[in-house]
Amino acid sequence: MKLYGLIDCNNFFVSCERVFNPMLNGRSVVVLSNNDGCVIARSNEAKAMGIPMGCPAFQIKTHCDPRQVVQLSARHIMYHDLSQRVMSIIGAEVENVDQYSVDEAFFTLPYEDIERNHVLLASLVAKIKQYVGIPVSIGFAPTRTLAKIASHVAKKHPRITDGVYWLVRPEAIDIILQRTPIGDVWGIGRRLSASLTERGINTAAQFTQMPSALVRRLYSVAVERTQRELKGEDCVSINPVTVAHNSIMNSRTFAHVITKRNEVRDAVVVFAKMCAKRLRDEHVVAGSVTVYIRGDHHREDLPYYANSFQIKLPTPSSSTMTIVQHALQAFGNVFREGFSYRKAGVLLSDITSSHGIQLGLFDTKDYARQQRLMEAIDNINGHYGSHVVTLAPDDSKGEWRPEKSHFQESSRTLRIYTAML
DNA sequence: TCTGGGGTCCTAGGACCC
DNA sequence: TCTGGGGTCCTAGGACCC
Repeated sequence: MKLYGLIDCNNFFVSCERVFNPMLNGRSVVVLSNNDGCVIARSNEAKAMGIPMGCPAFQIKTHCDPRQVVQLSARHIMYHDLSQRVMSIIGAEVENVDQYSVDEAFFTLPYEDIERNHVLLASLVAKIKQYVGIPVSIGFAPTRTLAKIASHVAKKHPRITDGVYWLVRPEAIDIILQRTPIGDVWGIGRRLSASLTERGINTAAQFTQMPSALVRRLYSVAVERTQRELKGEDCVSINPVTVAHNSIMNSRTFAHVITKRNEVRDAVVVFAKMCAKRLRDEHVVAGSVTVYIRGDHHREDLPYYANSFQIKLPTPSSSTMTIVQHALQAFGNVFREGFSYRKAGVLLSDITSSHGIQLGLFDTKDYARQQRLMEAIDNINGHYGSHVVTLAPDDSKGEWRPEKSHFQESSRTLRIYTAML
């Protein structure tokens, strides 16, 4: 029988912070999103205090005494780096590793024998803890959806399981599915969970009893696949991050609402430039550029407006000039004077490999010139820092720039540390 | 006062074709 | 007056994930 494993880093962003600051061990710690807006990672202590995932930072005080909680601004570059170290250790030990997110990867099990797999994976958990300092949980089962559930069990009972739990025997699967709330199943989100609960389906086990034709008619083929996976049929595939993206996006919520056209436009230019750089880094080109802007839907005192506009490029491109030029054109189509804006973004889609692009009849010369220019700029910036040569305005002090006050050197965090000592 | 960012997949419906 | 059926492609929007 083919078996899938899922490895999941525990409380990943918090664990990363603890690698560099052991004083955080044992403390209630949360990591905050951009603008210090909401909670995107919690230590076990923070979970125990009742702080929910996605909790807006200013509401932490409604769940507990905020002075007991260390709040940190996210440092995604550092998390990405630790993620790569974890993944490289996994890659050396098991096969067919598909990284699913920054802190998760699926893989296939090397042995027929379940005990042998268990021993291997328990040593993998210990090795990652020793070499990188990140605690992980691993589940394995005949399908990815069941492996996810198994990893939750491992995470919940680290002492009993050594961080590894397997769901292979039908009796064990039955028991665990009876104890798994329907909303904890991978692929069943808030909406579906509410709808199923209304029908009296509260657990994963009850969900597997529903007629599959009904599941398909009420919901979709995707939900029916989830049901089949719970019954042990391997049918969900994933798009590992190692294969090319279908889209590349860059967007930010602004620190506060902005009304000036130029300020919103400058943000769009910066997003477009970052997107174009990623295209070149990944050796792909985009076929269309979408720009979207929107107001602040929490502000009832302001008229709300949101819109997006997509432009197809005459020839797929990764040139900063081309991407920015079309992003500005799209921006001109969505921006309306007299509204306040809180977020903007640039989305590149129709992504294809940059080899063998179908050029338009008159594009060839221009395209080759732009290609050489972009290579030169990327090389210079690669050597001397990313902002030595830039195209188009690069207002690094823009009004829209996110605020991050919970960096470790910030006064507020220092106060928290002082309180800890 | 203060609510993230970056993705994927699926479906419904319209345009268009023969 | 009478006005099919089946197929493809595209897009917008909604659901999900971490």
